Order: sequence, then C-alpha cells, then structure tokens
Amino acid sequence: MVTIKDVAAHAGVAFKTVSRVVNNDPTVKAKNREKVLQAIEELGYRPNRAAQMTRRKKSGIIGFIADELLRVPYTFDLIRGAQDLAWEHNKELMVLNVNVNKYSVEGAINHLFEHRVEGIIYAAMYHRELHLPKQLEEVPTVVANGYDAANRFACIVPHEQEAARQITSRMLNKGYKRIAFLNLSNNIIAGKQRKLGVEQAFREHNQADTELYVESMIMDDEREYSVTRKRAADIIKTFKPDAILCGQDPMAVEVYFIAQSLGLQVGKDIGIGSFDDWDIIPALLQPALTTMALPHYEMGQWAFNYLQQNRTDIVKEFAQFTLIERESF
Amino acid sequence: MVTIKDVAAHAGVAFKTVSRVVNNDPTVKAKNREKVLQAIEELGYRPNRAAQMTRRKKSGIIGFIADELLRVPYTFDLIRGAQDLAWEHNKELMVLNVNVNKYSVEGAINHLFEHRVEGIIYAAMYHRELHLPKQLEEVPTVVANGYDAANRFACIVPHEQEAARQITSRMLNKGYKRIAFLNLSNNIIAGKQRKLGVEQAFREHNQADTELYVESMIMDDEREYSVTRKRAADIIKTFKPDAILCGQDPMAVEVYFIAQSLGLQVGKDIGIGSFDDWDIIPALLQPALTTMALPHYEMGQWAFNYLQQNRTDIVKEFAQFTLIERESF
DNA sequence: AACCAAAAAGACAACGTTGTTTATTTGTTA
DNA sequence: TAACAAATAAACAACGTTGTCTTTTTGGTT
Repeated sequence: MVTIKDVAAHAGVAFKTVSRVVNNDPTVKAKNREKVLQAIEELGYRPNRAAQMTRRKKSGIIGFIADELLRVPYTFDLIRGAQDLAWEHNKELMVLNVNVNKYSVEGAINHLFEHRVEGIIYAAMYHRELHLPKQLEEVPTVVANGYDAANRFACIVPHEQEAARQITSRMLNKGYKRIAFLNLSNNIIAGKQRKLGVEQAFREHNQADTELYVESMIMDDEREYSVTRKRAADIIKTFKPDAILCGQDPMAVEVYFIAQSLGLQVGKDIGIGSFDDWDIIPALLQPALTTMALPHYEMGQWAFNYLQQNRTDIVKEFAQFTLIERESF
Repeated sequence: MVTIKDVAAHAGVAFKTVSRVVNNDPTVKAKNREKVLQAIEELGYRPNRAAQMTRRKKSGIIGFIADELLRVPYTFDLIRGAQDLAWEHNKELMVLNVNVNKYSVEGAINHLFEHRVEGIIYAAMYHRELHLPKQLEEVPTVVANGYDAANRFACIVPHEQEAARQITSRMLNKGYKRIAFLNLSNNIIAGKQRKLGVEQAFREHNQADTELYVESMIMDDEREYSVTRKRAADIIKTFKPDAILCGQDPMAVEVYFIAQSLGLQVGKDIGIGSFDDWDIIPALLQPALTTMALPHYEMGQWAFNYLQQNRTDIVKEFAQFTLIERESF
C-alpha cells in the first residue's frame, strides 16, 4: 500500500508535510500543498487508519451491540440511525450482532475493547429491562430500546404510554366510542405501559371505562396465531366494539381477516389501529393500516449523539412514536 | 489503557515475552507464562488491534457494503451469515449501509480502504445486475445477491429458476393441475428466471401449458397493492386455477384476502405457494404459507468463505432456496 | 567443573502515522 | 543590505505492537 513517505518522495517534500496536507494544516505553502495533493491523486494514497489510531490514541470507532435477534425488521433502523450520524462525524460504527447461543455479549464487548471503541451503543430487540455485563462500565455506554436494570447507563426507550394515549385519543376524537384493545402480553413493558396510555386517553375524554375492553394476548409463537385469531373473533362478537386497537401490526392482519369473515368493512364498519409500522404490513392491508410507528431510527440517532457529546448523565429518554395515518380508522 | 509494557513490568519480564504469551508462542517457560497470564488478568490487559494491524500489516477486517435499501427484512440474514463466520475466524466485519442519496458507494469504499480491509462483500438488496465502481478491483471483492455487469467479480445469487421448478413440481406432485403464477415483474431477474422454472416443471410433468397462466405484476409501491388485488381476483374468476403461485409472500397476503372474499378455503379449495419466506408473514397467514425461502444466510456465508479462502476465480454460484412446507398447499 | 547446544528471554528496529522540537526559508523593516 | 520575526519545512520521537537478532539461561555430556 502507498504510504505517506511514498507520497513525500513523489512530491519531493518531507513526509511530515504530506501529513500536514492530509490533516488540513494551514501552515503549508500553496505550492507545496498543490504538489502533495497531486502526488496523492497520482499514487492513490489513502491514510492508514490503524496507524492514525495508534498515534492519535483514538480509534474513531463506536461499538454497536445488536441484542440477540435483530430479526424484527424495523430494528435495523436503530443501526441506520446511528450509522448515518457516525458517517457525518467521520466515525465508524462497528456492529456486532449478538446471538446468545453463539457468541456471548461478553465476547462481543471484548472484541470492541480490543478495537478501543470510544463508546458502545447497546440496542435491545424489543423494549425491555437488561442485565448488562459490568465490563460495559469501562467505556461510555448508552442503551437503546431498553434500559439497564441497575440504572448504570443512560438509555432511550419508546414512549409506549404516550403513543397509546395518542392513538386512542385520535380514535375517540374521530368518534369511535367503544374500543377493544388487543394488547400485547402484560408481562412486557410495551404491554403494561400502553394499557396505561389507553386508559389515560379514556379518562381525558371522559369516556366511560365500560366502553373499553382490554385483553392481553401473546403473539410470540406461530402456534399461537390461530388462538389469537379465534379469541379476537369472540371479542368482536361479544363486546361489539366499533374500533379495535391492536398491540402490533401482525395482530392487525389477523383482525383484518376476522373482519372480512364477519362481513365488516375495515375503516367503515369497524376502525382498526395498531402499533409498530411493521415493515410493509400496514401498506399491504386494505385499507392501509393506521399505526403508531416505533421510533427506532430516532433512538439510534439519539444514542449516537449521546456518546458524541461526551455526556455522562444517566438519563432515561423517551422517544416519541409517530402516528402514520392511513385509512383503517 | 493498559499496554503490553505495563503487563511486562507487573509480571517482571520483558515486554516481548508478554507478546509471546499473547500470541501463544510455545517458547515461553510455563512459569513465566503463568506470571504473564496472571498480570494480564489483574490489569485487564487487551491487545490493541490498531497497533497489531500497523505492525502486522494486516487489518483482519472484511468490508461489507449493504446495497441501498436493506429494508427488506430477511436481507439482514446476509450480514448474519457473513458475520457469524467472521467471528469464527476472529475477523471483524465492517458493515456500511449504503444509501444512494446520502453517501455514495465510492465513499463507503474509501472508508473501507482506509481501514485496509482484506476484502469486500458487496450485497445487493434484491437479485440484480450491478455496475460496481472500478475501485473495487483493488481489493478481493465478492458480490452477494447480485452480479457484476462486467463480470469482474465472483458472485452468488439465488437459484431462481430451480426454486420455481421445485415448488411448481411439488404442486403438481400434490395433484394440482391448473396453476396461476402471479409473477413478479418480468423486468427483474427473479421474475424472468422463475417463469422459466415454472415452465420447466410443467414440461417435466408433461403438463399442458394451457393449464398454466402467468401474469407479471409489480408490487413495488403501496399504491399498486389494490391494483394487484383486483387483478388477482379477476384471474381467479376467469382462469379458475386450483392453485396459485405467488411471486412473493406479500402478494400471497393479497391472495389470501381474495380467497376469503370468494369463499375459497386456502389449502382446501385452492392451493397457494409463494417465494421468499418474508419475515413473519408466512406464519401469520392461516393456514400458514408454504414458500421457498431465500438463501440469504447461506449467501452471506459463501461470500465470506470465498474471501477467506483467497479465491480469485470469477465464478457465478447459485444458492438453493429451501422449501418451507406449511399448510397452504 | 568445563563445555556446548538448545531453549528461553531480552534488546532493538520497524510498521505508518502525528506531536513536538529544531532548522530553514521568506518577507519586512531599519 | 543586514537584521529579525514570522512562516514554513524538516528532523526526530512516540504510539503499541511484532519480527529479527543477540544474549542469557538451562541442562546434559564429558
């Protein structure tokens, strides 16, 4: 590979002068700068980051640990959010996809430490409490889409309750009166907090809580989908809601099928809303599904910025969902 | 940060001895090795990769350029496939997500070159011909899920035709006789080649081609979904197929809705098959959708192995889809 | 105990940069 | 034109490793 010395020889200057040009040091005369730039061009010189790192004692690398199963499609936006900013700041994001069965989180951290990362973003697949290894305390760390159980690190999580309040409020404003909320499991944070948000909206609208039906459902497993569908059908038949709020878009798919089977036209006979903005699902449904989009991209950005600004305050930041209005209610 | 010299001082040996221990050099006496290992443990020493890189003149980093829109959920498996192997070989994967609007491919390549990557995996979002920058010729490069228009690099692509042949053959074997193939656009490779595969299966089964109806549809845009759905309904009514093969799983969702609206029970009154194994969609549908899974993980692995083995042969490898049998036909 | 070969450990240079110190060139003023 | 300060360029050390060469230690043989 071409080194700074090759460029210097080619341009007929000291190699330190080349270094100055590369680093935009203003104390290089225009004529020499020109010569050097031309030599760089001709030889195709590119600075060696590893050498820069050793000398500067800064890596310019931010570690990104992607918690276990980054299968949920939109979580990739977490990476994109961080990476787009990293690019702007001329830093590298080193993404390690941690699979509990294969390489442990500790292993990933070790890797990153060997690269002398300037900080670590730990991103969880879904909003949850995390028990993070002590090692992470050695380097600035920020958690995205989850929070540290021991409250050692700053974090950003989706504002579940507010999102639920907003979409429910929107439904009530549109005139829907009787809402069935097919919530996620009550064992996970999203389920717990969204329920609070829905109830809050009902209170704020002075809506009788008898007009609200909440049931928690599990949709973690393929085998449970048909159970979900049957149960949802029962609820529609017995509670007779004029709108259904689904805990996540995949559940909305089930509800659309039920609605069709019952001869109910979504958006007309029954309103449907949801959470996530899961990949192409909302657009695929007809009418297209109105849903609260998870703020993954924003969380990725926030996490990067937190590190970039050398912050050390242990905050818990809430990221706002975005209401994506389509035609389902 | 703790350096090799700190460890040496702590253990009371020359720093070179520490280096030997770290690199498993057998010419270190057990007693010294013990002392060094203990010092490493006590001080929490971790080798500095950047320093190793400069001295060894090898980076141990493989670049991974993720073509524009890695939004399609399962394409993340390409990264996983490569990264899992990288991990095994104690190498780092440096993933750059290239967005045509923001940073160009050239910019990404420059970044990677500055890190002195030992090779580059260029992964396309969907199977297509690529016009890759000349710069890539400077370093071992392999293309995944696409191929270089100028045939300068080895590549691996999904075996579209064979996949189509297999699933069609499976349908015919199961007794379906009259198949409507709602193909992807004929302008893209997957569309073109899958059509060939379907036709091949028909020939191999001595099935009259009048029993096959093929129509290419575009599903690139939300606004086209309802068009797709209407057109598909027409085809079912006029061609009266006993099975429908969909060009991609999202299209199958549309077809399920149509089937339900026509009172047809999927898997009984009409068989449905598809391509992609797109995220949770196949499992979400009821009955669950039988589909040909795209071999993204395998392509990622193959690409890494190609580089790892220092191959230079310009091959075009075909990756086999996997038939995921569920209950839709 | 002296010798010697083999094993082990140490010393020192090198990798490609940048930081710091020193030397040279340039331009201005007397 | 001599003097001098400021601007520019060069020289050299340093970053944390590993490669190479040299020295020391070890243990077996005479």
